[in-house]
Amino acid sequence: MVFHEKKISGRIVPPASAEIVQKICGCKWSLTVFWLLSEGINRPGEMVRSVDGLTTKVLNDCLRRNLDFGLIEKTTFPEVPPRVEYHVTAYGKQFLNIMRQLEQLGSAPRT
Amino acid sequence: MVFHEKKISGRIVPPASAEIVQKICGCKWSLTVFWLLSEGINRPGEMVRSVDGLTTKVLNDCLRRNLDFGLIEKTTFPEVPPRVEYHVTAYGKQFLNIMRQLEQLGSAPRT
DNA sequence: CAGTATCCAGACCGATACTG
DNA sequence: CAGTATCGGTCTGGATACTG
Repeated sequence: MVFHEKKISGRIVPPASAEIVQKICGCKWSLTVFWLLSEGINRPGEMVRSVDGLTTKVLNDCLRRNLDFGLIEKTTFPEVPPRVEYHVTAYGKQFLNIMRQLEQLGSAPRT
Repeated sequence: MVFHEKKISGRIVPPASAEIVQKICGCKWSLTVFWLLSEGINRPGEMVRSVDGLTTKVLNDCLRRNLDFGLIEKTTFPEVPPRVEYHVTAYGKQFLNIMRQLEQLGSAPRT
């Protein structure tokens, strides 16, 4: 019931719903980018400047990923120079809560 | 506070404590393997037979990873033929709870 | 049965240069 | 300022064959 969908001819296959774990958590910067947004750093330029080692290409890869999963949403302002903002969705906030728990667990002492 | 440790000369760096997310969740089979253990499938042979596409090499890679993070523990029985069992630790159970939430979220409708 | 060694294909990611 | 294109280096995962 967790991490698998069903057995196919007696064999267990990984769940499609675990995809979010793989795709988001597996991506090197997705979580960091996601966190930046939750902290109010919403514009691509800011993000690149804030994170050491983050390039525009990688940033956009991560953003697209997060967008695809509905964790964030994009707003384009019709201005010159162009302005864009990304924000965490309601769904994304639920995700964030879970990530916070993981973060806590990760820094907790193993007993 | 989440997903980063501190700013170094004004730049944000990813947190060491997010490592568990990266390493475990990012690994293609680690979660599945972990789930198998939580379901009582504890011996390597069983696991390989249960999961379509899982080879012994990949299985051992995943197991080592989970061991390193203290999510599981290994028991060796001095028998012939050799028998080994892996079990989820108390720490691993906490991790499992969080993964269950993720699983739920992943299969929930995006609103 | 448990675990390792090797080799190969593909994914990711980072640097750079470029367009709108 | 926002975003894309391209090109390598590197790491991971999968197939296979092998040892204890």
